[in-house]
Amino acid sequence: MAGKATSFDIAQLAGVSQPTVSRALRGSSTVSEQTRKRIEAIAEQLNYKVDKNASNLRLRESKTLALLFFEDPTPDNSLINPFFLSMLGSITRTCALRGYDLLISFQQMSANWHVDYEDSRKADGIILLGYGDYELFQARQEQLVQQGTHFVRWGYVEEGQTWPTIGCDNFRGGLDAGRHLLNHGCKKLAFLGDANSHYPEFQDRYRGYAAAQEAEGILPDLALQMDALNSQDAGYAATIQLIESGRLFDAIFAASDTIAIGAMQAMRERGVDVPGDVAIIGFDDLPAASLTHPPLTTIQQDYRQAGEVLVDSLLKRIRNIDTASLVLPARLIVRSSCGAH
Amino acid sequence: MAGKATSFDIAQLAGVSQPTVSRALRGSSTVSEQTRKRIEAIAEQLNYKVDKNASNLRLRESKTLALLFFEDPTPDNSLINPFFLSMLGSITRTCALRGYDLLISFQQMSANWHVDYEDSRKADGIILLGYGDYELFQARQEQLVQQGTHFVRWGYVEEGQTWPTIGCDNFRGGLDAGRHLLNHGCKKLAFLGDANSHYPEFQDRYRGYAAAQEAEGILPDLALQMDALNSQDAGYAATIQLIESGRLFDAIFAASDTIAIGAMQAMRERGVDVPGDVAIIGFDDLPAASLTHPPLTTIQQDYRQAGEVLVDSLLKRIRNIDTASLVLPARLIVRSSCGAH
DNA sequence: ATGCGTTATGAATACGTATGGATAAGCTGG
DNA sequence: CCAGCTTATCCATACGTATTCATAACGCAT
Repeated sequence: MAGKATSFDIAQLAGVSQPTVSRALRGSSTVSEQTRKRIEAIAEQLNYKVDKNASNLRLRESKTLALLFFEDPTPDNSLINPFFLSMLGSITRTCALRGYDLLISFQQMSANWHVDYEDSRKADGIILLGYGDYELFQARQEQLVQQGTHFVRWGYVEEGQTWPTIGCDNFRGGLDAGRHLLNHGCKKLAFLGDANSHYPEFQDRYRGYAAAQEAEGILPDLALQMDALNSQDAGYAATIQLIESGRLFDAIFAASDTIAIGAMQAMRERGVDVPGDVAIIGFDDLPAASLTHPPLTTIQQDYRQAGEVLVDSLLKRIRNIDTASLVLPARLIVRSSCGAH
Repeated sequence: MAGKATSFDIAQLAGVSQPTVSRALRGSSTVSEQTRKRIEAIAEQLNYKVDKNASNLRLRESKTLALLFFEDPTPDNSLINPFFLSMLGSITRTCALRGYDLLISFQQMSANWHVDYEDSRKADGIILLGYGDYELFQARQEQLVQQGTHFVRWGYVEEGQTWPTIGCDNFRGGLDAGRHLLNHGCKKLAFLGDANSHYPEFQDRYRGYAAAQEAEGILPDLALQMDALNSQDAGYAATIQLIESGRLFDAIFAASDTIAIGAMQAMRERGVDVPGDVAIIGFDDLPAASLTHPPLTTIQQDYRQAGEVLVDSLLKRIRNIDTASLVLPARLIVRSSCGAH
């Protein structure tokens, strides 16, 4: 046999027509049990697999989802945000369970943004996963909405958004982190992470952190808020700067575990004891969080559930069932970097 | 316009036939410059994208590669081996550079193994990434070879393999680890990780470790070789067992960083000082390796290069250029868990 | 004017599957 | 013995693109 077997080959061998083969293999009830068995046996024997291209062309769906990572360009292009990487496992798994394949692509935000997957019918819908230039991003999302593209995004949930987003309760997470530190006797809290618009998630975490202090009648010290992008290096640099500013502080709330890890590194180098001198809490609960020394107390985002919800929400939209944006709970995981036990 | 624009829609608007549109957009030189410009403008305006299903069907290629992770089932299904996860970034990036999409799938070895991607023409070739039941796996690979499927695997490279594999120099890595420990005065080396057939990579690492000792006239102590699957828990359990055996040892070579991390945890709990009492070296250089306390000395596998080589090797095979299996170098990364500095 | 080469385009068709609408075969009851 | 119904199958066609082959238009040399 030259090349792969087609439904015609099977039809010929089974002494039926091609449509009958198609119907038999798709489980149509109009094919007799006997014929079906015969066809299935031959298909098995020839190692026949339905040609997805032909099938998708005819059915006008691909049973495939596209996952788009995007981030600001980093010096090391092959690095993907570890939190998203953790989510990947749960997304692929959910896709598999739902009978969908997953196409993945890692785009730099600044590059030409090809969200061609659905337009070219390679995918039925798109999952967007990323931090980055919010302005540019927002514009692009509006365009997707207007084109009627099926997509769902992980990220910042905002009133009045016209696109569906799944995110975690960043405000609440920040609030819990702040409260926990205050409850353990910390007085001067610092915050590491952009509180400006670059990452709206970080903003919300900051607001929660500020609210916790205000509830205790403390005015958050603006000089103790240091900008840091989401990287270890940025966390390190911000902490060095904070220490060198001479400003006193006895606790840090880092907007992400990655930042927290950089901060701990800086403090170790400068002889600042954690949690003795300074308590620290991160955000995300990366796999790495339990490995730091001391193990990092953090706010957990449930990536397991997040992946499931993202996929299921997208599938609903593909079936034109409207789904609302959703905020998932964040959970405080107490380890020892905060001084509690 | 109902639905997406097709090449016919464009043809009509441009006053030409559909084939001309196809030719123009694919850059055929037989279309006049003027006509091409007109067609391109209209395509742009209608946000036209070539239907990949139709195009692939016609061209009989998908410009897509499939990445298959497989592992023995774990309690936590959503966890993917961190080393492979690191490689993912480099694979996606290389795919993008080469103009290919990437389809990923996470399969449990024990489940029915659907390597349907190429058979169903969803992908032009397959990258296999995984540890696991070697016997079952080998059988399956033979089948792939016989079917003429284009694939390449990351893993254990062996004489006489009929399939192409890219792997790292596990023996040499083990040798370097062993030597390094001996050079720093360690006398009684222990090995954590299956030395039997479950992971042939681990076997090779063990052989290197043994060879380093034999070169110094030391006979490796079999009682200091503890089986451990590739997980933190297994590393922890093996180390506890090793300590409780009462056998003396002053160094550990762990077959993977994951195992090493578990081992360090066990030693911390049992009051064994690292590297004071026991030096330890891991394998892989996971991102987590630099975060442990003390930072883990390890043998680095260059996942960056690995991803590139995997993709390029597969692309060659797709073009029917025969490529040999390849062994990439492993590199010792000295941190402080081994007692050096 | 005829023939020829060049250039730009169109007509026809194939890729492999899935489905609506015939159609043939088999059965039932009057 | 035939209308009427069910059951199993087939014919024709559509999905959207890419390519082979044919052809029309044009210039140019004979």
